[in-house]
Amino acid sequence: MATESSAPVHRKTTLSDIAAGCGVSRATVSLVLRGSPLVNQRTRTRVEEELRRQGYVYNRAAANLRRRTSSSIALVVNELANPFFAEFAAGVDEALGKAGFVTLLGSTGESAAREQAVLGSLIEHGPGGIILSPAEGSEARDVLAAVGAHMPVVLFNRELGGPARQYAHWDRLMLDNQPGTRLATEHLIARGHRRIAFFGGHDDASSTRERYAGYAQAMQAAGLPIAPHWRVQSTPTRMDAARATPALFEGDAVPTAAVCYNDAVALGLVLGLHQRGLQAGRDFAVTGFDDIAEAAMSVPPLTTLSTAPRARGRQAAEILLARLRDPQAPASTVIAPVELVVRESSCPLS
Amino acid sequence: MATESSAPVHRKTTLSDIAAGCGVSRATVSLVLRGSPLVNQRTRTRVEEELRRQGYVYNRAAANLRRRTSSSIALVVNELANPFFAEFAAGVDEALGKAGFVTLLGSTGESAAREQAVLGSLIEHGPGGIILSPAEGSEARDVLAAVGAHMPVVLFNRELGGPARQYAHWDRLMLDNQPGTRLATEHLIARGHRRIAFFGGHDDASSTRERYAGYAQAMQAAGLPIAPHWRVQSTPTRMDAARATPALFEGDAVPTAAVCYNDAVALGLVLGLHQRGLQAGRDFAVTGFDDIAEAAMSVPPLTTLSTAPRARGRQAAEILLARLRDPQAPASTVIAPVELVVRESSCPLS
DNA sequence: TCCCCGATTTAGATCGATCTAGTTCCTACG
DNA sequence: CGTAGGAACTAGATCGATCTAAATCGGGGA
Repeated sequence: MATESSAPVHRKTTLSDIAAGCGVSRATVSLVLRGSPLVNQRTRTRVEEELRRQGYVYNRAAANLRRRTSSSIALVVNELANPFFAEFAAGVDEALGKAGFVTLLGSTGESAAREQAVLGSLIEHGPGGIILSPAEGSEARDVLAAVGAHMPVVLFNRELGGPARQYAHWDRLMLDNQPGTRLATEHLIARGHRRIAFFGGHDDASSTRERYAGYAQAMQAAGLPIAPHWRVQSTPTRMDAARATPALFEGDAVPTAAVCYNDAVALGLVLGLHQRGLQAGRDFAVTGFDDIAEAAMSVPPLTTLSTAPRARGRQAAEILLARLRDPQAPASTVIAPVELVVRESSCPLS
Repeated sequence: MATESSAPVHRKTTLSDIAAGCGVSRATVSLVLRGSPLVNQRTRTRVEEELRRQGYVYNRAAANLRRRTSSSIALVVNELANPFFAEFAAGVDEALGKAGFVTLLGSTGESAAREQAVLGSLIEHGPGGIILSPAEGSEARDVLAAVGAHMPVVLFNRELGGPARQYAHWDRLMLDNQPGTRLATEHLIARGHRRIAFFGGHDDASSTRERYAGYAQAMQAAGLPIAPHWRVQSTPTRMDAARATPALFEGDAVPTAAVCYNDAVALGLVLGLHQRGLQAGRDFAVTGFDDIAEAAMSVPPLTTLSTAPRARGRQAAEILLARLRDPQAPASTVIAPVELVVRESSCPLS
């Protein structure tokens, strides 16, 4: 509620100061500020000079209050330290800034509870809309309760838990997960691999389930069986993926390749393999998902599915801006295509 | 000025709605919201029920207007896609969120002109203060003009151009640059290297000059000469560093090791070496600066100077919050220590 | 009975902008 | 000369909260 702290603000010059300073009314100054054609050219220049002289700074909050509008958008991501989300955020901020909006940042750390708290706090600042990449296990009902039924929302990357119709009016920007991993799996099969694992991520996120489905589909289409221990789960971070690597080698049918949940996981696997004396791209084939900047630069360069996270960020912002322009438009679902980028990590079976 | 776009906001329930809904005055509801001890327990519970019933959302902007306070802080970084800044931003947001502030994001892309525009736009949203990591070539005079003399500012990572006394009242959080690279250089010397380069960064950033100075100091102390072509400049990104790598090998006294401006540059150098058939950590020693998450995970793991960017973010936020609590306190300069983390990339001279 | 007191509650002004509904001042025209 | 019409400007209400100053109420003491 109203219990949070806040900072005192130095007395700033206001519309009234300007008005008094050059002998016109507040209303006139306001018209000048907004470039209205109703003011006389001579008055306009007089006011503009005074604005400069007094170093006037527009108070957007006051204007928004009166106009019942907002000039900010809340961006809630799982973890800014993940390059995929960092690039996404950079794209969002770029597009929003261009449109005159400012980005309110929030970060959930993949916790649904923190997501609730963060949403609650951001909402009080009155954003015009929200771009949300849901935390694992985030429920539609809770998010809906936190943001209200009328807040424009763009869901990115994942669906929420719970009945879909509750939030069917929200726009969504999803990645082409299933066809993506299918493509990657087919690529590995074409390179001669038969025992292929699916590595990383947790099955309670919709994106993980979809990516697994694409993998399973390709395996089935090729008539290849999937051994149970070829599905290794992990938190989608490099660290945890490196830690989980040994699980791949515990059964007898040892895989020769792995389709990974994302690039962070793939890079962790590269490291985990290295620790076992295996070199990714020579002894073991690896594919990722996202094509973060690092993927092209790592050793070996990573075969992955390009999602162009920065472009996705811009796109999410555009979708939200379009929604603000036309609140009545039917909800859109955009599925961003992904593209297989073949680099050295997906070596042929030797 | 007032020319930017904005979004319509759905009619929300206000203090007055609550007051009308349970037969008390607006003032009483306001007191309840802020947990004042002045209201009777029975009225309090009645009001709280009504708040819940109507799904009331506190309008912080309106409160801030009346109270002349702010509950947001602007964070302006060079490039969110750089993991160093992404982690820094995550730390800032974490600490600010804990204190009940929200983060307004801005990104300059290392351009002083964009920095001006971004600051201008953020300022209009009335942040209580600014955390600024200046773009290369950013001038004190311009920043001062954009944010005004009374805005609390924390400078991070770099100094501004122009006379220091103009902005002597701002707090600063700097890294211990010179001792850091000195340490790294001494480490390489101890491992037997004599021909050591300083790689990456542009000399017009204060942080670059300081890091170079630390390197030069260590070289001189060891009685080692520095060949001119051992100083290779580049944009502090991986891509550009990889591109600049060949310049190291153009003279006759080819270096056997390099102290890099930061981790991004170091990882770029690792890649550049790889493209020449050289393996960092075996054929050529490399050190970085920052210790981004990737440094421990790369191949080879990177010897670097740990700056704990996330902790630095939290710290920058704390410094700003302290300033807001006591605007009269003398300006502080905090120099965060850095620590040499030895990993495999800084191999002994073979 | 009257006044004072503490505990509660509230009317109305206020923050800095915008918006509505005018007003003022010209010039032109019947 | 009266007035219609347009250009330029403005008084005052308003957005949703907070704050000040004062009102209300019930009980206790003189």
